[in-house]
Amino acid sequence: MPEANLQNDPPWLNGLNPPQREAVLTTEGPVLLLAGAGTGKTAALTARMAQILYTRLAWPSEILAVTFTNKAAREMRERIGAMVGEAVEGMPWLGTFHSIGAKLLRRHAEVVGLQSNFTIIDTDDQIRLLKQLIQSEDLDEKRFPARGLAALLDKWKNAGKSPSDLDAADNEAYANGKGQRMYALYQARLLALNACDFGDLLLHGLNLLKNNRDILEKYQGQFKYILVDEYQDTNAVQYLWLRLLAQKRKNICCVGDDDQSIYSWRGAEVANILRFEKDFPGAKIIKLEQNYRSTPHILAAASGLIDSNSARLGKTLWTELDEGEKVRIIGVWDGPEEARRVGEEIESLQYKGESLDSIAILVRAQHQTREFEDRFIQIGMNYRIVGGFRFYERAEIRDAIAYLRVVNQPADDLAFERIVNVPKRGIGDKAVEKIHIVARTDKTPLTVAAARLVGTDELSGKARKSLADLVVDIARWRDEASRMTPADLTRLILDESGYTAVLQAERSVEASGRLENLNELTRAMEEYETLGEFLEHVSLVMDNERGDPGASVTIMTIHAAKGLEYDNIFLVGWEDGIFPSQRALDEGGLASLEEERRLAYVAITRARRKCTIIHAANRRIYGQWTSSIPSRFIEELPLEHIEAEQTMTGGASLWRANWSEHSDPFAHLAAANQGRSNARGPGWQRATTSGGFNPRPQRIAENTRSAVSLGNKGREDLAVGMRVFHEKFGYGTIAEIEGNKLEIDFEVAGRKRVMDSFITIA
DNA sequence: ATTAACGTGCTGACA
DNA sequence: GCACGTTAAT
Repeated sequence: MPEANLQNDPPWLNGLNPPQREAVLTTEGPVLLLAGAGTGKTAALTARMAQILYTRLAWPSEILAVTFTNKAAREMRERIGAMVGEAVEGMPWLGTFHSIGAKLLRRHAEVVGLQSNFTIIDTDDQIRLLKQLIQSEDLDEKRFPARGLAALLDKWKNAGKSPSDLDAADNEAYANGKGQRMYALYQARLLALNACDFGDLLLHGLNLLKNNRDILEKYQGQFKYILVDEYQDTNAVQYLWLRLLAQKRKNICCVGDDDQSIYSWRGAEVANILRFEKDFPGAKIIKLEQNYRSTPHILAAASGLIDSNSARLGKTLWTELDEGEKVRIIGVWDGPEEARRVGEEIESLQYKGESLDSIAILVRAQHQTREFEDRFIQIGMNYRIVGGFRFYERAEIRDAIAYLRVVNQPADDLAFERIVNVPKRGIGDKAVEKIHIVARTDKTPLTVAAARLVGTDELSGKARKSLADLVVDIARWRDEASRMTPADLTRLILDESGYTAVLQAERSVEASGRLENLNELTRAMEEYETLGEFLEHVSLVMDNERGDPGASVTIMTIHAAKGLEYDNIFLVGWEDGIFPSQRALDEGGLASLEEERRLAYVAITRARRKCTIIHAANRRIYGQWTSSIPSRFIEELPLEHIEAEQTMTGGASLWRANWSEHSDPFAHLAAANQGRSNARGPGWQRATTSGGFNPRPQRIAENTRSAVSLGNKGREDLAVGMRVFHEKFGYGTIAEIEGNKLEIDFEVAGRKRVMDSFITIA
């Protein structure tokens, strides 16, 4: 309990513990707030803003508050709104790094050679642009793929490097020393298009401040208080940017947790946390360690796991909550069984009165969501997938937006290319190439070049006619844009371009879905006053906040779950190669493995009351069945806080084998489970003799005792006692054959249960 | 010019 | 397994 006099406390301090209070009341000078998972970080942050606003230390427009995701920004805005009232409406500088960067850049665009209505291009546009550049430089796109170059550009921009800042190694990193040239060409092209990529929003922003004293001083003066969320995720540009802005007043409060740093792949440097004290001498460091979210078992399991990491700042989280349940570990036979099992678990939670909204399934990689989606559709369970296919990434939406971009910004060649023949109007590659030639020689945007080309006889009848029509249409739409709302304009364009007509003519389910999406787009546009405003929203705020039809289970990546919490969490696919990911294991070394471990830590700490971890013995990877071993992270969980369940269908036996050195900690469970039929679902029942699975699931009676009884014929060429070889486990001797499943004593790996299709005769 | 049939490589996540 | 890009055919 806070010892301060409660009666004199302003309301926003209510319920805060002493360190939280300190974080709120220390408004002056640099503050580093080390806030563990679930320690009431957001509560402290919002209270701090309330403190600043209510005590009139600053006006809303004098506070700079940055977050990484739109979700976090929105949440902060809402919570401050609830606390302070309308004042938030006037917090113009609360947002993501990118949105604030864009805002800054639009105000001073001319300084970096842009116009203030510049387009923000997304990754797709970026790749297309790079492909063009690679072609025009006569490079082999196979050897030097655009994606690779894009990754490099991203890396450089995150590091705060402009083309002239590259060193020899950077330059060599692409196409034998063409790195710098390609970067410079790309930037020049972007300026010509009056466009920016995501990295530019930060890099231009940094250069803007660095190279223009007056501008820098203006903002240094304006931002009396600076607040940074998820500081452990800042990269070099963001760091430099903040440091410049905070240099004058030094009222900067950075909140972070080194254990939750999971974005080093995009240039985040945990080191930024560690050097905070050096950059801001006299910085006050406050630790939030009381966890209000998870039960002791969950917290202890997570803490035990993260203990394996080196180089931590070290926090000791504690909680006053009741003990609760242990973290459950479940092994299943394969992916489909995993999905089935999670479905069953969720149904039983529902039966106990839990809402679907309190349940989340966290995956390592986006593609893992599919299996659950399939299953949930089959059993009719409501679900929502966060991230993944975003509304604004759908083809029809991108088409519509491309039209709007051309109207908004004549130099937007990328958008023009996208719509020039959509819907089909007989302007093919040949014609487009001619437009390009004109554009190149005249050094004009494609729209202008197209207009010029129409006046010549270069194009044959049909192409010429339809291009002429398009040019006239665009001019007219551009003219209308000032008189109409963006929504009406969009409807007009979709209509007059023939886009809707084509979809209506199609009469397929997909086509009507697309029309529906376009309707939704125009509906979403109603709240925007100007076209520019809407396009900004589209490029920066990519979540699709679509009306949710009632309670539903949430499926998302662990990354997307950071900052969120749920009563019931299912962590699936905990197998080496999936999580930790193969990439982390192959590349990156220890640092990369530790990042995966932090990711696992984030995953577990999302759970309030129940946390269930699942691993499967077999999984389909790139369409190939592969057997897998439980994630090493499972072994790292402290035994006293977990409870393992085995099923006869496979996973657990593999899992247990890992403990063969120790006394088997699950022996009692195995004994207790002996009489129980754990032959869960028909996952393995789909096994065929050839070793593959039938693509279509079949309904087979449940509760069948084992695979043998189903007549799964195994390979005929194998027999007990034979010496065999397995990719993962090496050489061994067959101890038992059960249909297509084998028990094998491996020479190194010990006894394992594997499928015969992975075995070759030694 | 558009479509159909093949082959390739991948799947890491945010703005 | 699938999305994507390239080639072959109408």
